[in-house]
Amino acid sequence: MEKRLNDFDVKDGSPLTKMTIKDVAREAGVSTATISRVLNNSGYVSHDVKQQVLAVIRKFNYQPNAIARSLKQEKSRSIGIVLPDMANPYFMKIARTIQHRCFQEGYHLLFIDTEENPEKESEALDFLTEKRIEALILAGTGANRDQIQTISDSGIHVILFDRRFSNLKLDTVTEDNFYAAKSAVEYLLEKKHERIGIIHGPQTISTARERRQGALIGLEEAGISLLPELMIEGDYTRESGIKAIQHFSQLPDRPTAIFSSNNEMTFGIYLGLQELGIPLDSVEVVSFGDLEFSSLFQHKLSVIMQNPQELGETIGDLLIRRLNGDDDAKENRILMPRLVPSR
Amino acid sequence: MEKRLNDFDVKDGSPLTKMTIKDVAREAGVSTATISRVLNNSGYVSHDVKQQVLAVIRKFNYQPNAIARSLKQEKSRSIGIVLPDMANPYFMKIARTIQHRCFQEGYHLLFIDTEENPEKESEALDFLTEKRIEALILAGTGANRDQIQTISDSGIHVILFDRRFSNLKLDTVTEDNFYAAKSAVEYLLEKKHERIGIIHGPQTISTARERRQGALIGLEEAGISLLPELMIEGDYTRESGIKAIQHFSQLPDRPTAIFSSNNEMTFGIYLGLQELGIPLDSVEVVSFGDLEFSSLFQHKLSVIMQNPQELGETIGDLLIRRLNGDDDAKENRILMPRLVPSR
DNA sequence: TTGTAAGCGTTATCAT
DNA sequence: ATGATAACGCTTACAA
Repeated sequence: MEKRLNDFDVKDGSPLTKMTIKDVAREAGVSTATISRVLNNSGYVSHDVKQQVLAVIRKFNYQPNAIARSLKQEKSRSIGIVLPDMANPYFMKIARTIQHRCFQEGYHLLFIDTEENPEKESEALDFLTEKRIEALILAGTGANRDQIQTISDSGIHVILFDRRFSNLKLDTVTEDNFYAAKSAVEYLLEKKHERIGIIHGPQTISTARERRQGALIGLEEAGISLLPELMIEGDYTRESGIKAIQHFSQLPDRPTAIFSSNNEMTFGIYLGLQELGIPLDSVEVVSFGDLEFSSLFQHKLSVIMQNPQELGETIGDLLIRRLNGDDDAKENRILMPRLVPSR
Repeated sequence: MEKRLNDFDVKDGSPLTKMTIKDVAREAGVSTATISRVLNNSGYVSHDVKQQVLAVIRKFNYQPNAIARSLKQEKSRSIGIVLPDMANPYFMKIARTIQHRCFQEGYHLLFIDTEENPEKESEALDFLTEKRIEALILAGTGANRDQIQTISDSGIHVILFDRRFSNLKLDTVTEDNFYAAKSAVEYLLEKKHERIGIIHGPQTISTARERRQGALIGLEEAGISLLPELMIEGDYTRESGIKAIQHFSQLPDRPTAIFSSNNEMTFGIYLGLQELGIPLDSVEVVSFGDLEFSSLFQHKLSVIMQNPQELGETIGDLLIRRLNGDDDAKENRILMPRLVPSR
């Protein structure tokens, strides 16, 4: 069972077989401890020996095995990030910013896309804890509350973003959905709209609840009583925006303005109008979320611009602080989106 | 140095301290080997013992340490995916599909966003090989050719997607950029355009080269000689689309149609037109890439629809085959995008 | 059917 | 300043 340790393709420094620290030690004529010291710049090692070791490392293109390192140090240097849609630019702009920060700091991200599916989310969380992630960044489906709290209790840093749980003592970074939605409705009221349609999202998701609530309070404070037929629940998808428009268009008295709880549904609104042959600017829309194309529109579309970049930076900062041992009370950062009126 | 092994918070099955297989073994009154057998459904283990072990596992909420497992089995079960922009829906639609497939098969993805930066890409590759990824999925910057070949030679499965290297014996999954670009130009010629502007991308990137070449050959075969002032090199960003329009608009004889090599630049085209107060439909455009909003346009915008979903599935299939030991010749899959004419 | 123990590639403690 | 060696938490011959 003698393993041949000397089995490397030496020419031009590219091993076809993975080398270990033992091999490097033997080649350099020193012990593995010394190699480790050189690798980690730790402890004492004489200049000459260090150069010699570095030469061997370069010659054989040796790369330390991060898995072994993780096991020994009991640090995976990996972060789990779980979100509902990996193709959604809003989430991915956030994720991108976090990824850059993590990479700088020597961490890597394990991504999981739950597709808003709670069971998949639960599986994902198990999967990630087995990988011994050091932190979890989560935009959740709204389910798996206990599982998430347990993860936090077990010492893994948890940061909820975009969506949160009420009464859970966890770090959260979100946007002020309630206030932004309320302002949006007030904006429409200022423009003298009286029949305002509301398309809100799935009430399992905190953002959808908060936005709905904000819109309702906005109306209420203006003394306007909400007509049930003007409020419709979608599921944050394009299709549900189309359906909402089909519904509104059949009303004897159509809304002159619409508040939409997210960008996908707003896209659906316009697709629906187009399908029905209704002019796109026959209704004034205020929508949550960045619609990239909105700047090209002539339509009366106002947008509640969220700020994924800032969200990402805030999460990144908090994350790194937590990983570096900051053990202060859980934080609750709430960023303020801004309304960009139609032109 | 006696380590206390029995230090778990037993109530309601949520340990605050990570349990190891040894602890489970002790609790269940069996050896670690037996636990391992239960965990992996391998070897023999009697029904009763198995139930007993499973009970302990559930009771303490034991989760095996995937890192230790990886080290022992010399299998990381991780896949590196490196791409130029994590917020680009085209790439992320591909990535999402791959992620789903990998998760099903028990692999996880390590994402790195290079921002088209070759040095960052190179660092990323080192980082990932230290993590002992079993495969690398790469949409490259065009640089680091040797490093990538070395990775492949070292036994890590490499799949290039979207962008490729000529003369490198690696699996690739791409789209037929040349042919699609050629067809696009032919489409414009059929519509009797004679002055066709071309905005192409950075020639370090294979897709940009192929698209440029396709467009040129399209013109050439129609006997049209290209005017230098009608061809401009962008860098695949929105800004470079704006610049291109500024350039074209200053020409005494403006192009009546434009071929654009990617969607971001096309977005820039429209932003540029808008800035200059030129009607958006004063020029006919054919663009590579999915512009989500294009269906809402009245403008004469035709789109070469790429198929990220199919790309993702193709990559996923190939990946899993490779991971399962398929060692056949490297493959070169080329998918065909389709032209969706303006309405 | 079960247990013992070596070993995966590191790091870190303790000698020297 | 350097080396031996015992872990880290698992899997897997091999023994029993």
